Amino acid sequence: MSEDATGASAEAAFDALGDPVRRRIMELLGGGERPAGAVAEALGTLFAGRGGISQPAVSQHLKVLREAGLVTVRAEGTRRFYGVDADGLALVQLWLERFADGFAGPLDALETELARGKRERRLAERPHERRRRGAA
Amino acid sequence: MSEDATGASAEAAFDALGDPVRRRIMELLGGGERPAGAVAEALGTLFAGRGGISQPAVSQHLKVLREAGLVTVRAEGTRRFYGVDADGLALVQLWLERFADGFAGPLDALETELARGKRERRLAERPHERRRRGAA
DNA sequence: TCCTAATATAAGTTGCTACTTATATTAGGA
DNA sequence: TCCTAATATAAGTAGCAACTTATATTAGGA
Repeated sequence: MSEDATGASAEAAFDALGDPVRRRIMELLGGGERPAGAVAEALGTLFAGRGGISQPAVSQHLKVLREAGLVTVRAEGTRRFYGVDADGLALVQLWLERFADGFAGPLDALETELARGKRERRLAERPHERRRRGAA
Repeated sequence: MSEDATGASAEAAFDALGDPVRRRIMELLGGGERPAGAVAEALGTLFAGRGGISQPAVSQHLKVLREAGLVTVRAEGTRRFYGVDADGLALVQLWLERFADGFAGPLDALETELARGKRERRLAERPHERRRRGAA
């Protein structure tokens, strides 16, 4: 399957981008890296009309985007800076390009290439992972 | 508002593409125009594992795709031929291109990854090179 | 060491949406 | 005209996913 350990795939990316709140998050991060708290605050005002949005809700959205490979995280002190992950967006772009001309069929091989590169990178530098007691 | 009379917008397009069944429909139609019945039949077998899918269900999905501007319809007798609407896909492309500013765009990222993957593989195939495999 | 700030997770609720079956519509053939 | 084929719509249901509040985790400062 064209998927790496993060679960990144065109499927996951489209599923994640299917939610309007998450699209707003992506647009925010498109303006540059931001700590989770800033994202939550921005969305709070942005969606003030619809009753606002809580910090946990935003945290959960960020998790979905993370697992879809659409954003990156960088820990700095107690803050976590989120940014756009071009790799995830590339998977979407790739899916769209299949419609450009004759439609060549599944491009699983290419998606595998993306996943591979990402895996290698993760092994090199792992961004501060939260661990639960007794977790291996 | 960047919206035409059909209600087409990047928002509607992403919402529509957020569903895996609809993505399969798009991929099918990418192979060329098909009457609704053929789409329903193809999906029936494709999702046979998950209990199949009914004709009304497919008809409803086609409606969503239509309203999102992602497919076109052409009536011929009692049949309705559905095809990919490039305009709807263009709206998605457009949204993605907003992220191309500042850092390397999706396409550049992809090409970088492809190059990297090939390099990694070359190294892996060298008999004397020791590489750790699949630590995940 | 205790307190606070920043974020993530747990657990439970609810509304939306993708489904179902049943029926309406429409075109063409006998 | 009546019948059938192809598709769309109606109406109702069930499951999931996006929310909520409450709490846990972790880093850093006083």
